[in-house]
Amino acid sequence: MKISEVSAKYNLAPDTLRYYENFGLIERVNKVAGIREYTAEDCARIEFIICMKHAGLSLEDIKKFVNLNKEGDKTLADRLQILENQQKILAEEIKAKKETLNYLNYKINLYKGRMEKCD
Amino acid sequence: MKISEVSAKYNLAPDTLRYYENFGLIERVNKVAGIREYTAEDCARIEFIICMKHAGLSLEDIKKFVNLNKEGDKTLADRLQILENQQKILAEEIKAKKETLNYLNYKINLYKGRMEKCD
DNA sequence: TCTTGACTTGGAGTGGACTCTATCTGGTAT
DNA sequence: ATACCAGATAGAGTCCACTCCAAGTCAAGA
Repeated sequence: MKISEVSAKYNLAPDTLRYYENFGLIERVNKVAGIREYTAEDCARIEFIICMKHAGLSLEDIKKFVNLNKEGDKTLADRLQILENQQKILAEEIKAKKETLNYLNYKINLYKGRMEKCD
Repeated sequence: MKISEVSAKYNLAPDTLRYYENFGLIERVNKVAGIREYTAEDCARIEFIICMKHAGLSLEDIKKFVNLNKEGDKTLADRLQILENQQKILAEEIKAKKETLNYLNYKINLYKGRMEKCD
């Protein structure tokens, strides 16, 4: 598959695909006459990256994850650690946002009260 | 109060306080011999900014809010609009993060399953 | 033959909210 | 007198994840 096809398939800009490759998330893609030719394996890797992004990991963390993956089952614990760390971060973010939302609701009610008085 | 005192009181770097002033969130702070002297009113404004930041508003939106505030009660509806807009954004963010967390939990369970097999 | 269009590269630009740097000034302590 | 510190300024740098740009290559179609 050419970059434009992969781009369309996964809804990632060609620039983004090249960026991921440069960044080290994907192995160097094989080139035919200077043009990238994505294999099924390359696509699988891209799907994996999308999964991890979906889980909220930074590209840096995904890179770590990918490198650990290469080393096989003996790194399972390390990978689990990354995921659990992300789990903690997400849970905290949700908590903070909920508190903020409560605060905002409170403010909005105050405003609504004031507006009724002005009507 | 001098900038270092305000900085300590609100846990905002002096640079950040000057930045807010330049950005237009705070009125120009009065200077004595070239040095900022924060009044109680200035502090109240800073507290207000912290509140709004806590509510998740961007500095740009806080600036709008502050400017509307100056115009008095006739802008209540506009201010309410900003808050309700932010309420919507936050609610969506929480929803998205919850979905991500569910997905992550699922992944983590898969990993735990695999690790048991390897033990 | 010439144009078009997809692809290549390295490097620069984006946005939001700071944070840091270099250079300067003015007051206090030794 | 001198050193030091807190403060001032304008402007540059940081982070992340792209996104855009200029300049070049190459194959296919009119």
